[in-house]
Amino acid sequence: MATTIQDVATAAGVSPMTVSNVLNGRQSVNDELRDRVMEAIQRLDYRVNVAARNLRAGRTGTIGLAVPEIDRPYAAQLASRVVRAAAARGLRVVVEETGTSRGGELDAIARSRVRLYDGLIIASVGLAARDLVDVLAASPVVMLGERFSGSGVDHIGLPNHDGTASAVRHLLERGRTRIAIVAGPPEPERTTASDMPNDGFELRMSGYEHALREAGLEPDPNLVIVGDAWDTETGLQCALSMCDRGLDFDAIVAMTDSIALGALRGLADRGRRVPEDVAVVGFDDISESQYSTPRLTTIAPDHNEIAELAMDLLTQRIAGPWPPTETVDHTVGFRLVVRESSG
Amino acid sequence: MATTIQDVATAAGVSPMTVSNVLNGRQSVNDELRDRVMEAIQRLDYRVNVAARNLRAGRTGTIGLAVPEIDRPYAAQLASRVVRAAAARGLRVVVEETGTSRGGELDAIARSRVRLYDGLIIASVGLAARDLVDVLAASPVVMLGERFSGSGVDHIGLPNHDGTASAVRHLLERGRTRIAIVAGPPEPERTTASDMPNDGFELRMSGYEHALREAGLEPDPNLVIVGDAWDTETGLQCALSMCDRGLDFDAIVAMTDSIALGALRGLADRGRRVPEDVAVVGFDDISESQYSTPRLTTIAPDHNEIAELAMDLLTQRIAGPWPPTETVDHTVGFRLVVRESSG
DNA sequence: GTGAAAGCGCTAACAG
DNA sequence: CTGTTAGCGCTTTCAC
Repeated sequence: MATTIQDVATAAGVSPMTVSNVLNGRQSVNDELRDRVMEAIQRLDYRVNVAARNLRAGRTGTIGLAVPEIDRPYAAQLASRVVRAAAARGLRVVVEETGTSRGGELDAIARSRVRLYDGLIIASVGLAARDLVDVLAASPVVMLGERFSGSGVDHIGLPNHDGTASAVRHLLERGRTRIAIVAGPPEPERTTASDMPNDGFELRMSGYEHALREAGLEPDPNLVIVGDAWDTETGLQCALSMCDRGLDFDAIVAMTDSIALGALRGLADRGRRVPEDVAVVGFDDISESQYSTPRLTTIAPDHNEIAELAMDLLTQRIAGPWPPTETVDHTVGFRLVVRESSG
Repeated sequence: MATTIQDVATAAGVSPMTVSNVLNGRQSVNDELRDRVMEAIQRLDYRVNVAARNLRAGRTGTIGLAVPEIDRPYAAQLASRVVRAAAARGLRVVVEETGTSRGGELDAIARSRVRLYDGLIIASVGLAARDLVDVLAASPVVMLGERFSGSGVDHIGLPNHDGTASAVRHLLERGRTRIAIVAGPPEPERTTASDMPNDGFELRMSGYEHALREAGLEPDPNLVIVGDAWDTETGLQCALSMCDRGLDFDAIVAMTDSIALGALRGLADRGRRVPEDVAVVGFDDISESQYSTPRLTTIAPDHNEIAELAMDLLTQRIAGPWPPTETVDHTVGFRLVVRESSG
């Protein structure tokens, strides 16, 4: 059996309370007693039982991070930043994979409701409006992604519209006019009844169209390529198909860097030179984009801002009332990082 | 205040024990009572308090996974597999970043000792022999990586020696003779006093030398390039420096895919064609290697075997006595995946 | 400055 | 089949 605070107390000839006080440095304890306690702790190799402390405190010291798939570079790099931001606040992070499904996301929320986590950061792609009630009934939640912008829950968004618009303007400045956009599948269900775009897909698409029209160009539906996933393979397949169909294009805006990297590969397979024949711009600035051949021009959202703000918000919500009386809806900043792929 | 099992019991007019039995389906409960209990659970929106259950059970249902840096592709892909393997067994995974340091690894072990985790999977690069006592004093641990092969703790290793040897043989078959090897820094301290290589660096190096000698070639110290990290940037810098120094080489074996991808980038920067001028082989088969330009030939260890075996071992250790009476030391299999970078 | 009592929410063990 | 008792290990009262 593991040694308890009681064992230490007996060994040191004091009460459990005194040991507790020594451990937590709460009340000032007589020096001699403290020494006796410390000695006993050492000698018995005592370790606090965190489960018991948690039960008492009503908190777990753990937060959940729910991402679609942890092995995607974007998710992995987000997880890394969240783990660090949490560690800086004395919290641990359980990584949940939702498998890009509403069900997986609801499971994560359920685990949060079961007080497994003090709070949850969820990069949602599948939740719908009717799930909001579950979200708010759970322990504190901060939403990433775009589905819940302005829905009465704390939300940190990416510069979807402005980022893509910026990418398109950059390509137009470089003299490209036949600019295609490559994406994964749109999200299944709208979260609001309004006509305002409210997911990453639609927002990025609208930024693309906006920047074209602004330059006096009418978006060409043929230049909108929608694949069936959000991974590198999708980018590759889309690029191959664009070439093989004889589509006329001189630039690609990819909705994610992973798709862009696949597109680079596909273009190379078809002998198209980047950037001479086709310029390519991605979105995310995952670290791999610095090392591709050619190096990838991309929209770089402020990743640290995302992680830090999410953790700040979450710790605030954990400390305060839930549901919160007032929610935050913030869109992080971005930079256009010009590298080789756009000339 | 959240509703407790007691509240449910009162509402349903039964004892807490009956509620518990209903919840866990342990003992058969009278249908009518069960219905009343279920109804009360629904009505009060009752959720079990996992902290309390954990305290009672003496387990947390959570394991730790300690990796050097989660945002490296290799770690992210390992984490993904472990999270899935754990989920299949009803366990959650806390991801710990050790920051490639012995201190970070000891912290993870300390948290395991504090019963935060039922067990720990640790991809160690920094622990030394003197830390073994801490490892064994903690809750169940399975070690990945090479430092603790045959050290009285469960260990799953990569096919370091044979993998690299296989890479070299492949290059020799392709007619290459000036085969360089590019690596990050060796690990700081030996875990055993013996002369047997016992870390990834040394094992992969010995496989390289072995295959060369086997073919009647004497390893050339000039062809051993040791960078100062294990990331893509290192591979890039090493390749640049090899070219700039006028080193004579016609192939590179990189100790990891990340390094290989950086080397591809560096070679492109210096106008060396791959594979015509220089053939490149990596190690790990991270998914990015399928999409690089050129696509990367690599040694592909059986990643699923690693995750599944680690989880199997860990759950076994959690259920059984600790420290274990007999330990497992297993090296997973591998395949040579030939792609464009080696011709 | 220190200790005794009580209880966080749950469930094993036993009694009924 | 159901309820009572007791206690997991810790910490918040509130005496002393």
